[in-house]
Amino acid sequence: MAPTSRDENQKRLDIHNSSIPVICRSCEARHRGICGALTSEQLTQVSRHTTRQQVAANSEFVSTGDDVKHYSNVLAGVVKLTRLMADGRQQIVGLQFAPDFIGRPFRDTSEVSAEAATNVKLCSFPKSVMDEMIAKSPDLERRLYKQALDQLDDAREWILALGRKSAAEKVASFLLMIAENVDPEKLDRDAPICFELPLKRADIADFLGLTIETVSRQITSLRKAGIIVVEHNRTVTVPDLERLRAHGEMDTG
Amino acid sequence: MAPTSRDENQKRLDIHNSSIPVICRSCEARHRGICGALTSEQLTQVSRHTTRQQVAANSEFVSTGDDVKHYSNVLAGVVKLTRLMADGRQQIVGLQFAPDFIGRPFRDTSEVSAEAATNVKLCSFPKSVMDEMIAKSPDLERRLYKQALDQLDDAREWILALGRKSAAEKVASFLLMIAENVDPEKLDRDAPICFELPLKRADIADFLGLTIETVSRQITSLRKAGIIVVEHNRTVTVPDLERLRAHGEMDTG
DNA sequence: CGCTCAATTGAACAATGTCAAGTTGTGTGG
DNA sequence: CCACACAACTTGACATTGTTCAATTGAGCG
Repeated sequence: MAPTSRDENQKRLDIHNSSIPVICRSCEARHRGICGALTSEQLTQVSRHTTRQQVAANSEFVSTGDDVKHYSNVLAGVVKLTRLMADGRQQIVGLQFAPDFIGRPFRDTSEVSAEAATNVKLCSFPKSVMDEMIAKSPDLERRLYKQALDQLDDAREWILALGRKSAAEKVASFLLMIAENVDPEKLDRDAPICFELPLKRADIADFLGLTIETVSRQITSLRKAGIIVVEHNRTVTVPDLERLRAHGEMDTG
Repeated sequence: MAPTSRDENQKRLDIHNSSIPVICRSCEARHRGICGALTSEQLTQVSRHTTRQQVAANSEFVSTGDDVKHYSNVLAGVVKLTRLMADGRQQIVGLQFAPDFIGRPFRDTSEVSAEAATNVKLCSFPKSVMDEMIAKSPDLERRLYKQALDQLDDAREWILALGRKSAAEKVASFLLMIAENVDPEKLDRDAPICFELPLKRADIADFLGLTIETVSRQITSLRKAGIIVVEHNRTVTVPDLERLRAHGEMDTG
């Protein structure tokens, strides 16, 4: 979900410390994710049990009701957390980007399923090892707590959108969320914002509580109004962010 | 939340240890809420700054954007957390019952407003004192973390409802949620479940992302189908929980 | 009794979903 | 490079759901 202010004192000096495990040294999430709260000893300990994995787009790697034995960090790509109803209706209840942590401490079975929306790189480690470490490291727990609070804020933001926004506003808000998540590096000042949609229409629909057709129509209408430019169905350019914002964020606060 | 061995210890201590602050001794939330994680010294320290307050139904005690200086525990009643859009559309993004904790650690302004849905009793303490205590007490932080995770689970449950359930299913699910929250004490085995709705129609509508009229129609329809009995608009009896469940929880998992 | 706020009900209407074609995009084997 | 197949996306006509507006009934209270 939309990362809020997540990273504070994450910069720690491992430049001088060669005891950082090899697998972690070049990790994209090394400082930004929860690992930033670990000492090099802890990092070494976790890394002994760590596995990197690639998950192909659209494959589910945790199912509702599963016994979960591992936590993961998202290193790249986008993960959908979904809930399914008996008759097949589906709803995305959370989106996780790098360097988010996936897992539910203090509970062994998953209430949601996790599925790769794009190709995803994960760093996984056994729940047992991590749980022990969480119990011993208040810093680590605090970081997890902060992430949970951010996710709660995000969830509430989407509760407002799902409950009260029109289809047009939902789609605009979604595009805005993605736009605001674009790598600051890729942001060319004064150039229009441009990005690849990480979700296909069906996923956007599942996220917004709409149908594919409605999503498509709303995107078309934003396109015809000149608020966005779409190429190859997935590449979106926003000439004027404020104009997009005006369509989705009639929000107070 | 299941009582841990810590609770037991604390309970035993209470009996022999007269250092428990007077204000806390008869507190309904003393053991169940976050205070259960505090030592008697910490409890004494907090209690020095603690104020009890009553909030009348329908009055707002935190507004969106407010600088929040206090945390609170809900001792009795129901609190609505709401978000408001510029044009007046409103959505309830969370409901808090005793002994829930109200507040947002690591952030000074509130993204939501808090309003009493019923008459409410609160126990409030300064953010600064509590923040310090949280920093020093991993047990306390863990309890808050657990509550945040539970609230996140709840929020996701409602995201599914808001995004994918019909009006009829939403209302049934809401009634079910309230029914399942009824004091276990009041549960007479083999007698039908009966409770007072803590929310008026307008609040239920704001919670479910519907209009007052739709909520009213759905309640009428459940009533005519014999699934619920309604007296004085607020008193609801559910003769057969499973039958109600079948109308709202076509849920997997 | 006569307020007032809360809740219900009805009828017309708008927004979104459903169903059924089409079209575009992409990868694959010839 | 083309032809084909398949998936993702778009578009239109129509059905359904939920909203809006307006009127009415019910409940609590001085």
